[in-house]
Amino acid sequence: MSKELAKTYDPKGLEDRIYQKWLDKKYFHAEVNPDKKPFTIVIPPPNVTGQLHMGHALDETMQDILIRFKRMQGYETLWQPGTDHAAIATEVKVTAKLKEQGIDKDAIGREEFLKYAWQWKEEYGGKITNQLKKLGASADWDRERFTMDEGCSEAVKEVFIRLYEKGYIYKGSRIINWCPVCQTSISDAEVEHVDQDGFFWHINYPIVGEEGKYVEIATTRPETLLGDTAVAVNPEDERYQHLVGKMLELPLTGRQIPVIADAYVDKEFGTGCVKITPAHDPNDFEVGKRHSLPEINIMNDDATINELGGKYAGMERYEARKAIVHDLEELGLLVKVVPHSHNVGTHDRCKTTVEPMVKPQWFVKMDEMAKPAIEALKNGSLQFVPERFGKIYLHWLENIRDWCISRQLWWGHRIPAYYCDECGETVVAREMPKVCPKCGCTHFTQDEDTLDTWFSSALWPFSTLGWPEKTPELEYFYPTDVLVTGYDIIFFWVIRMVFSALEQTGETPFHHVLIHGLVRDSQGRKMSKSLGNGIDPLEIIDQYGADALRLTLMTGNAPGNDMRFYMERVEASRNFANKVWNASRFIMMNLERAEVPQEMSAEQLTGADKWILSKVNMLAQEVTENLDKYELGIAVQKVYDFIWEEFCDWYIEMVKPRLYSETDTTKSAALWTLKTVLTNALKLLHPYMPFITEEIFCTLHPEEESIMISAWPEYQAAWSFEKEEKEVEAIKEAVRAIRNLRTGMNVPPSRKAQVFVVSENPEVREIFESGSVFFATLGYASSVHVQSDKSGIGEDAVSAVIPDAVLYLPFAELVDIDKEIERLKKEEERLTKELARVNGMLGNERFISKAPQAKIDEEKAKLEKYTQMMEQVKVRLAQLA
RNA sequence: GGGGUCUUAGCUCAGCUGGGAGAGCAUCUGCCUUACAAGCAGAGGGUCAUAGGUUCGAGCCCUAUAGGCCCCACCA
Repeated sequence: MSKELAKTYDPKGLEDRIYQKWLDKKYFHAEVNPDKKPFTIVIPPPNVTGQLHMGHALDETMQDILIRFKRMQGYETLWQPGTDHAAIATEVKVTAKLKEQGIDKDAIGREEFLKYAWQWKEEYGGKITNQLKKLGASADWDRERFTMDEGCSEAVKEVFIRLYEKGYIYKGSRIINWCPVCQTSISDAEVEHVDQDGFFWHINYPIVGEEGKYVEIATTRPETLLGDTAVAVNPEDERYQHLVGKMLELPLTGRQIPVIADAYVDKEFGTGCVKITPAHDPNDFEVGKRHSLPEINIMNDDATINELGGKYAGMERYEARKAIVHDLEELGLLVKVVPHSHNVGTHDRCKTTVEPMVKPQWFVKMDEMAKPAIEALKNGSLQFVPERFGKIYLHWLENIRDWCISRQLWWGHRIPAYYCDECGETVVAREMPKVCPKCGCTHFTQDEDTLDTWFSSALWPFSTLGWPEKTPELEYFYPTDVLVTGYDIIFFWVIRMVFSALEQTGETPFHHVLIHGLVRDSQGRKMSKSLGNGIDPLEIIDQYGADALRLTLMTGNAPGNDMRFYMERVEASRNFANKVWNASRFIMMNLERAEVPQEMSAEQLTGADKWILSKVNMLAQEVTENLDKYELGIAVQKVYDFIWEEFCDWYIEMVKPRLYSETDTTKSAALWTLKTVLTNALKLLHPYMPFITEEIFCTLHPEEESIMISAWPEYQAAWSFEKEEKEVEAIKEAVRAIRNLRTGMNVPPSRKAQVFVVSENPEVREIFESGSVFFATLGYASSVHVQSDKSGIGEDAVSAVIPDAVLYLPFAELVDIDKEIERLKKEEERLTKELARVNGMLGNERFISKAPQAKIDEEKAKLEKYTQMMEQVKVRLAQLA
């Protein structure tokens, strides 16, 4: 042993030192290696200037676990890291920062602004990756990418041009979601619908030429009246047939608008007459197109009324609403106001109510590209874990609308479209064209807009590997294996990656999508800046260590479900780390005092040794299976239980007498088993708790370089010992019975007692004889007597019936016969119930004929066991009566 | 309006292909037993939301109901 472990587990200092070692040794680095199978995960790129939050911590921990598991299994594992430029988020931040310095974004202009933005990125860009390192992330930092680096930008241009040439990208003047605060268009996915209490304003529109006659419309947005270009009724609506084709006087504007018939109108809803504002409502826009109505945009980009709004020009939209309602009332045209709750579209980032507007924007045509993405899920080349998220994916794709990709922002990939200064011809190209193909002019202006952030992150799985070049990396690592992300960005990102990859590479970008939920606070609320209820993962790491944080995030929650985070759970994780630490310390202390052979044959091992080997062997098999199925929580729970209960509470305690003995010939077998089982358990735990396992492993095995490149434990037939397993379980049961008897009588551990084991079965006696040593330490026995009858046991002994045997503990002055009888009666009652259940099953001929044979045999064995125990209980009761 | 999901011990949640209800925390009782009091040994605590159904057998599958949460959706 090279060095001793500290007395208490202290993650501080240890974790940074170990991480640095891993970096120095380049364990995270992946290379194209034809001798190995690749395993690839791309990180969901966090905002380059962002801060690590609990959601990241969960997401990255899951990825790191899978990567470490596969790396130990011998795969060439690439965890591709990188960051996203986060267009709006960063632009907003930089703008705010400039404002603090008294600098106005629009005054300094695009070029200057971008200089500041890049400066900001350089300043804060490394922060989040350093935070990921604190977590223990084994990502290949040599390959770190950024969505706006040269390669990713090339990929963006390439895809834009390809899609444009194919007709899948087009520019058009259509109704889009406009954020008046961010001053940019946003996609449908970025609109969040929130329920709001509002009103239905019923307004009379006078019919032209029919004095005193009106059409009553109902609207939730009276201010858009200024942009009305028609009123629509349902063509089937008999009430209004006579109105169709007539003209109405649009109040407050002096304009006249027609009454039209369109099936979009619901006869049952409102008054059955709908004002049509094509420039400010998506539905009205469609109606307007069908009826060739004019589109009157009445708003400026900041949602104030523009010059087309007459006297309302300059008013903010809600101010205008008030004024208009007031004026209508004055005119006697306001019929009534009815409270009405409705869904209002808001910008998910800034919560501003979105203003639908008609503007020239760039769109991705979705209908054709959605098809292969739908097919990929249906044919199984893409699978969600848990499966249910596949339905959400499908539903979105089946109802997808064209994707508005242009943003009126500066921070991002500028759209590679150029307009001829002379004739206005559009040229989409990698660089500014020299000559206009139409008019021969040589002056062009590039489109001012940038692309939606998600346009570039949609290419992430292949752009990071060098696409469109046919790089060896792309060839080898792509498609990736699994994508790990939260359900909240399936629409934004996962779907767009899938159709982009299918279109550009012909393959799904990953085979599995592992979905997790949100990390909430202890009261179940979303962690948010505004609530101030966020828990900083770095503070947790600082206080409890990254291993404890990782374990906390991985336990007690099911895939796809939200989880609550609270400190008691972190403490429990830390306690487990401490447990592992101390058990290891104990083992190493003992290893130091003796020689441990490299190899150990089965003949040299005791039953207990074989039992724990068998257990750890099964554990390796199960954990591997669970991990293969992405059941990360189940897997770690098993490792936790094994280490704490089976290994620490039972095996280590069982083995102590052998370790403390100077003469025991099986001592080295015990040491070998301790070392072997600990090593395997550490390996199984390593993906979850990389630091502590590395520290212990390297101390335990000075000859080894690192646990993270050691071989994953696989199931081996040589470590399967069924007979010994059963024997040790019998001994455990006896020990538990002894402890129960003692506790029931309030006997302190300091007071030892004789233990008698009575069984008529010689084989059973042999088991307990060989296990009698355990009764001394685990059952506080002063001496153990295994015999075939009750000779030598007085009537002043308490007893417990276990399968195939009866235990007696003589406690002369303590024994209370009534209590003893009570205990036995309770046991009799329990056994009666069990027997009734078993007999019920076995007596049911349909059970016998339909249940699997193994199940039947199992129940038969139980019947035998309980019958036997029942007999003993009755005998004992008879003795006492 | 459509879809999803949850309802299991006082609290927070597991429960992997249906085969005797689990964990952590909390509570109670003993223990400073030389790896660990961040610990050890024990105990109490659940008609698995309700009602039906399928099955030899249901916490798990199906249907309905109630309540909670979430997502999607152009009823102005």
